[in-house]
Amino acid sequence: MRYGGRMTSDIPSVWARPRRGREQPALSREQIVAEAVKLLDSDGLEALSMRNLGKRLGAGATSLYRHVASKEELIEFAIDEVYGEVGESSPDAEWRAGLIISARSVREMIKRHPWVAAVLGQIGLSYLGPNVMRLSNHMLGLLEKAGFSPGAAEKALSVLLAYVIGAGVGEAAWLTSLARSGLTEEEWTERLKPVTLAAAAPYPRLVAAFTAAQENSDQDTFDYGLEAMLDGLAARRP
Amino acid sequence: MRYGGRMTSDIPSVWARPRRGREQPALSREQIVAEAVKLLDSDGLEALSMRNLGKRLGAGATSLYRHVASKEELIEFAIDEVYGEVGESSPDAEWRAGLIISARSVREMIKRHPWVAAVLGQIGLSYLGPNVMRLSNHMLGLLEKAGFSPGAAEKALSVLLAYVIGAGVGEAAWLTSLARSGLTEEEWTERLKPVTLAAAAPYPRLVAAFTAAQENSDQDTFDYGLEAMLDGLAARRP
DNA sequence: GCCCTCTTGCGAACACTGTACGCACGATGC
DNA sequence: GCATCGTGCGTACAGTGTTCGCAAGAGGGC
Repeated sequence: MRYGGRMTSDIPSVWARPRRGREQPALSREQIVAEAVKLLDSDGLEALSMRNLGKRLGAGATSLYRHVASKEELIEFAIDEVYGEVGESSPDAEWRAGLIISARSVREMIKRHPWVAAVLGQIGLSYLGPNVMRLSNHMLGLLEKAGFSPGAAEKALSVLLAYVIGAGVGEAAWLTSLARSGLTEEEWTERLKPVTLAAAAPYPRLVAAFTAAQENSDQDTFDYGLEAMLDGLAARRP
Repeated sequence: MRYGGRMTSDIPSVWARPRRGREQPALSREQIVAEAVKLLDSDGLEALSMRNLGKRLGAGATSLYRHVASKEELIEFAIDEVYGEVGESSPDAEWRAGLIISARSVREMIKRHPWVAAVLGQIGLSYLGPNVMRLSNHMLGLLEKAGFSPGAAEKALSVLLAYVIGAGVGEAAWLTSLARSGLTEEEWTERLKPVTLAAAAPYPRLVAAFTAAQENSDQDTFDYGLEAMLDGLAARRP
């Protein structure tokens, strides 16, 4: 006996008939994308399957295809969705402070949604999404305010985003390995330390650097590189 | 009738018995990894399946598991394999010139193997591979030669690699979309132009910047950001 | 009331995936 | 000659993305 099937003539009662159709809110793309983001956040990239997602929405897997052309397209939507969380500085902020706010905000977003970093290299053309466009426009405005010509500002923006995304990829890889380990951050760090030192053993300089760098926090390192990059860019204004 | 099976008692002839065992070179991990890289390069990440790879090696899919614990481990090996292609400057090179050589060499490597960029965010702990260690050691040496303390050099290295990898992710995404389109680079660029401008249409500044930036070459943009980052780092030496 | 079209959900099916298991076989050590 | 080991692989299982066709409700025209 299977429950929840179509059962047109199974049991002749309204109460047995599943409520469907317009009686309750139907599936919508927004709803699907939002649930996909939730699933990706909690269970990671490999847990995102159409059947799985459908189950969460109380729908069949293939129903999703009415609102989304493919899983890849769904991921593209999800990427833009989380880009929507990235904050902007007030439009009259000083250029450098404004860029720092946006860059940090992208980093925070990636830390909340580590799967984006993993997926950005696989999905071409993710920069076309409306939220990415909005963010690009905002940061370009700040760069032009700093004195860059439109063409130079675009170049500076690519370079800045490359740094932010590269840092995000590194942190995402770490967070993914941490999540899969099932341990706390301290336990995982502790367990990894001897492995790292063993791998670095042939190179004494590497061992020394890793040991010395243990108290570098990720946030500090990110800001360090961000400031360095901004200094370099500032010096290149006409 | 199935050919290639075990057929112990099928046909009583030496010629029908498949030549196996030590008569011909057996599978080895090196061979498997090398073939995986070739497959990834030519057909992309989604074409890498154990059955597919086995076929290329004249072996069954499950045979590979004698030499590699899982597909994920295979990819980790493949990552380190391509890091092995990254060149080093001569050890007595000037620090800045040496770092530029390594950074460009990583970029070239990613352009030859775009799938690495897509996979770096998914595979935690890829930095443990011997070739990555060798590269890190080399670049750390250059940074220490520049005057950084071990701890600061490690920070500078993370930051530098973040930029290089972020740039690589962007280029890999582009190359992947290009390969999937099946078009030439010119055709694909031309076909994408109106789409990009349409997506940017709500933001006149974005349209202007994209238009002005059309002759920015990827190599120039990469070098621009690399020099900016190195300037910023150089200014931070003690 | 009726019919006709359009949209939406979905069960079944297809080709494929990663991988566990156990058997068969050649090579090797005693 | 015999036991043991390493290796290849056929089979099987649970799962994947996606296509197809059917069912059913919604809305429009009369």
